[in-house]
Amino acid sequence: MLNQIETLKPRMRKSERKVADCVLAQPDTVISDSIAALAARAQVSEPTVIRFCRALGCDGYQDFKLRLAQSLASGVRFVHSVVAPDDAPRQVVAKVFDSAVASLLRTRAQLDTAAIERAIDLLASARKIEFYGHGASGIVALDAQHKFFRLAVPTVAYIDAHVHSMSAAILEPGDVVVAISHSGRSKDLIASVQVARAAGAAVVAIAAAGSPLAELAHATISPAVDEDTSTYIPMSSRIVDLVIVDVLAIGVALRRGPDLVRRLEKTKTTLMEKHLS
Amino acid sequence: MLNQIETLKPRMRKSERKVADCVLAQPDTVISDSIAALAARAQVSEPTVIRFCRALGCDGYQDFKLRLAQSLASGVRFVHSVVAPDDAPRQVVAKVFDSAVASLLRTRAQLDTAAIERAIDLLASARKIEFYGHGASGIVALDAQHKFFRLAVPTVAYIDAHVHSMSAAILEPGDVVVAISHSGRSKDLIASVQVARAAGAAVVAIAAAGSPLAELAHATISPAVDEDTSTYIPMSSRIVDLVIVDVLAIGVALRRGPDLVRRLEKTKTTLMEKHLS
DNA sequence: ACTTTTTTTGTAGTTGTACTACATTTCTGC
DNA sequence: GCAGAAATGTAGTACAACTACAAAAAAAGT
Repeated sequence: MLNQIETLKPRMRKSERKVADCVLAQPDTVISDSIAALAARAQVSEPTVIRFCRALGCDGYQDFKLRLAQSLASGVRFVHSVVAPDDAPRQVVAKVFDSAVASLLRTRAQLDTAAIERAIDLLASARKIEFYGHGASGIVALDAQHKFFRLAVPTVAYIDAHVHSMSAAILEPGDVVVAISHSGRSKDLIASVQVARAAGAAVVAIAAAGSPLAELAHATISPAVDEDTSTYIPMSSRIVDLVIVDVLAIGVALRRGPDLVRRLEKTKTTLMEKHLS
Repeated sequence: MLNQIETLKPRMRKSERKVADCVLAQPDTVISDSIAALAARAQVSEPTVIRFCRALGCDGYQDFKLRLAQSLASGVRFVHSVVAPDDAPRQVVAKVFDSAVASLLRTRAQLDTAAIERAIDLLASARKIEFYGHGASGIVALDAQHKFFRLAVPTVAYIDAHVHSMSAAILEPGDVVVAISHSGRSKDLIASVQVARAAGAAVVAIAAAGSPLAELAHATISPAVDEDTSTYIPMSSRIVDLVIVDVLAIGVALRRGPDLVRRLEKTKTTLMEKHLS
């Protein structure tokens, strides 16, 4: 939220910017202020404050205050959440954790529950599940495989374009492909998904909304991540993807019912032997 | 906040309890409701709603809404955050995300900054970095490798006990092993770490505090995760591990300075070619 | 350089919301 | 069953949020 204000500030008019400065200077104070109080502090008129709220995409002042309060509560305080070269380790920790938390909360707020439900339906009744992804999304695919195979579903993960294109060709109706690509624009992935669809398989995408991959899928789940494609490495994105996979896995697990729980217990005890007491 | 309402509910009067039920049932809706709307839904009069707010120690309805909004944003919203078999998809989403966020915030609060700094020191000056982990932690190891190799450091990840025990034997002083095990009790991993230490390599552990693995390492970073070893699959644990790896990677990147940033830009443009416009 | 048009900002007024004082109802103890 | 106390609702008030409009400032055109 504070980031958003910072971002939109240059596009604002002079007097609205005064309001923005006031909010950024002492966000905590603002959430208990009335319009009049904030207007006085920013030395502008009351409607200007309202216009400022509207410029941020809020319904009005109340809505603005609510959103601000929420964003402050999550501890995500840094206006520039991008790490700077001269940050102390303590700050780096805070910023990285905060940006992960912020991405998660944002995604939770705007996640398409209907799509989740559709995806769970498909996965729960799948004969076989294949996860495709490259690079960072490849890790997510591996993680998903690791989670789903415990649910006693035949599952594989492919992170190689040639391999998944071949595998996609021999899919059959009843099989499900989960295609993971943060941008949703990976050429190789899209090609394999098209092959999979032609073979009659269902497709679940974890990809940016409106992307080519999203359009191709029977159910698309889109993580909400910052636009600032950071100079460093995509990070929060994978975290969100992983949690989405968690949701799907648990959703499927719940469908499978109690006998699955028993089976999970069994894998757990087997694992114990690999550990020290 | 919701917990507080739950706690205070028995001490409330009958009609105030109706309001409490309404708030607990759909907290999200309430934050955008007016007094009149909430009163109508709870089938009580408007002053009753205000009395309800006062009973919770709030100044009034606005204050109540603000606090509620904050507590909802900060994560752990469900009184029992463990997923139940009869949860609706919407609830599953909320609970899974919430538990991830809660784990992250908890870890951020109690992370050992000194250990982080020591780990970054070791990694930044490493000649070669090897990541070891099994199962879910194996995914974390792969992810770490994927992140660190972009920092132009010779890096590998091993998720096989035989392989990493062999590799550990041929390490030299100046090399760094990052051992990832959530419990910190994996026999195979501990064995390889001992071999690595004998060979003169430095060891960074991402493991539970006080565990055997933690004792063996030069720097140990411990995630804070729920004790409730869920019936289902370990989930939040990996998320926290991944974010810790993010912190380490960024810490190292910052040490490396601006020439690294240029190199990262290069990998980015190369990747573009694999994508659709 | 002056006028016209557009944009930006403030003023005054309206609506609706939160809150208060008081009346009515409901419960409890004698 | 009645008196007192507690709880709930009704009616009214004050104030906050928002709107319509007008004045001022800036931008564009002549």
